[in-house]
Amino acid sequence: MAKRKIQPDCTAETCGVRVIHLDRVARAKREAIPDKVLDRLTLTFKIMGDSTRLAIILALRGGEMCVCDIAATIGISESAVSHQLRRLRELNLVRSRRDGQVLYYTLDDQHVLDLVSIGLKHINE
Amino acid sequence: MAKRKIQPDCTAETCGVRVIHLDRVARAKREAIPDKVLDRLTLTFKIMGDSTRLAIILALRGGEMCVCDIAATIGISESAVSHQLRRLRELNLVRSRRDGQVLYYTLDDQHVLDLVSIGLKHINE
DNA sequence: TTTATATTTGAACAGATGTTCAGATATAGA
DNA sequence: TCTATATCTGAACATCTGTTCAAATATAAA
Repeated sequence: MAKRKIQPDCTAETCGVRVIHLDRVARAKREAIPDKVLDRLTLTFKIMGDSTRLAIILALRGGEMCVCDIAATIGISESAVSHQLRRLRELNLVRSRRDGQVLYYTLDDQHVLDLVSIGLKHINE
Repeated sequence: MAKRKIQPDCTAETCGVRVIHLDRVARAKREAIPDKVLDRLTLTFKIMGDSTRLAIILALRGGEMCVCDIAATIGISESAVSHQLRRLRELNLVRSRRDGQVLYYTLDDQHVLDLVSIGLKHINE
């Protein structure tokens, strides 16, 4: 992440970058979002952009499930599920609650469902 | 993609998969989306989950731009932009129109903007 | 305390991914 | 046709990523 190398004092005028529409470039730069926000947004989509993690998210649409249930549902090891759940948790895509030895995972908020349903709409065109 | 190895005739009953809530697993499997759809949805998020490509998408929020403008805006080579634009095009996230030698790229539809804005809402919590 | 269950963790390996570089197209104009 | 511009493409390389496996926690029950 934060891969792009931006040289703040290197504008189209000062160094040899080719530009056709200076105005559009200037506006796009002006309207750009902070790097930290871009990184976080990138990470959110990246974490959703893996078939195992997305399958976990989809499985949780119907309500909370424990690790071994999720593993059985999507057909991978519990260890692999646990590893991916951690990443989903880090991005606030899921959250967990403990009941005895069992940890129940749920989608963290409505936005996660929204992202999925808009994504589904987009590919149905 | 399509990484998960599913054995259709291997249910919790027939092979030794540990399951705590059989009913939840059964329901999740019943409500699962087709593999092809999951793969496409995964790919859509994966393509958006890269800082260069997401920066391109964000730059195009203000309207169409040509390759060199995009390159100048986000500060990477035109070749790299071109490579990433192709992937964005393959997923129908952007589309292009030619005017002479110049190719203008735009966001393909409203869903792309929606995904971005919901993603931004999600991280602002 | 000992045993069993549910989940997590770290290391390691194979496979995937983005950028760079050089060269190839495609269009416009002379 | 020849030259210039704008963009694309393929190969190569270094980096990143997900799974597996073995071992470590955490909780409950005996």
